[in-house]
Amino acid sequence: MRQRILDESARLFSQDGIASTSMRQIAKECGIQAGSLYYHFKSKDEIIAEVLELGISFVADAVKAELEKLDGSAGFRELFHAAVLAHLNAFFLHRNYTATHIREFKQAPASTRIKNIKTRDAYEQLWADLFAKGVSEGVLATDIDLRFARLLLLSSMNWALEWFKPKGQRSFDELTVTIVRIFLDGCTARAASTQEDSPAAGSKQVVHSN
Amino acid sequence: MRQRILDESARLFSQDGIASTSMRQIAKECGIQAGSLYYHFKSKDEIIAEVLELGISFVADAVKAELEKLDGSAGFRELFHAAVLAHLNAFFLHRNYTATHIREFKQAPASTRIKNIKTRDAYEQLWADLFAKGVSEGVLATDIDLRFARLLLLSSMNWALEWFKPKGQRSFDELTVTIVRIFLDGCTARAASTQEDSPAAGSKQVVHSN
DNA sequence: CCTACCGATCGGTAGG
DNA sequence: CCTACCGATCGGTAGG
Repeated sequence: MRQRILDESARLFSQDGIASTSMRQIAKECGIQAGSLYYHFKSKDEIIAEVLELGISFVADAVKAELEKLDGSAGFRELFHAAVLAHLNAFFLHRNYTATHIREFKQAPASTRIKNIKTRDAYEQLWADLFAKGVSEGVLATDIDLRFARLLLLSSMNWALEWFKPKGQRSFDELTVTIVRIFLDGCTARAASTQEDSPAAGSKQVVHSN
Repeated sequence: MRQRILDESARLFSQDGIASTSMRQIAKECGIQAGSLYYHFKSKDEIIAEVLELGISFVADAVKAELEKLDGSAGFRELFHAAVLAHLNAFFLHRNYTATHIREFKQAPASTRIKNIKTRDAYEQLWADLFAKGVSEGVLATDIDLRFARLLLLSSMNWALEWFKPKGQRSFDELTVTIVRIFLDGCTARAASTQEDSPAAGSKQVVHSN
């Protein structure tokens, strides 16, 4: 029942917002009485805190696992592609949790945010490390503010939940290809482009700009 | 007083969320009694609707005016740079309104959203037209899903309010240069790059990838 | 623009 | 996990 409460809460939070979701609504969706929620959780804030934490850790864990699976042999482009795909997949798989985290974090009670900050920072650091690898491999430009670049990338991936309607695994691959292409190579047309919309792994993508 | 009510509402909405902001808080910030708000507005929803509408129209009007000022002589790169800068400037100048629009739109009462949709669609169309111009000039690639590209660009600009701390006009110019650079040319290092972090106009930026 | 008030709903608790 | 309830606060209104 505890898991059920979290799932229904995440769904309602992402749909109506934390403040507009009452304990009575959560209870109703779970098929129990409002007072019974306090047998499983001390307070509404405790539910909020747990949903927020899962919203970031689902994604962070998935991306971390994917990178560790590839590390060693893989180059920056392959790792980058895999990280974007893993982020988007986990993001939409646990949509109710991640949407709550993205939309409601700033307005959540301060006490519930504290527990999240460590997880958030660690996840940002994972991307910072990846970008650093891109620089040391000579793939990423050094005359760009890579902190800006990192935040712009994460912003655009996270905000995708407002407009992206996934239709099967293929659509994730396509979105990933587009994001990787734009972020690394830009939208500008090139003479004699040999760009290919290749499969998920994407690591064989032709680098046509140097 | 009407304007004052809107300003304080936008500030509280963007800070705490619409649902967590009570009419009594708004009244207190305006230095009047709660009941007096209903002399100026029929309901809370009417305040919400007006704040949301201003949140999008401030930006749309600014970008539209900037493009019309330049149109005729200007090429795509110059227009694109000017549009991004105008968007960011207006976005942060009216931060309380735009942040409310971005963060709260989906959770606002359905009746308050209807009035916004036309303004939103028109603004999206403005960018779609600009991108079409980029294609017809041969600047933008045709093998990228430009709808994705457009939404990713707007996502990353809008989400900048979560992390970008403007420090004077110069910081807007820098962010604009970074966004334009990444979006058009990507983050990849190029052999013999001659990239310049040039001033606001930016239209003389060297295209070094073809 | 204020005073005084309405019914509804909120998060949470005692006792079982 | 339920019943019955608490004080606080909500959006909104009547009458001035």
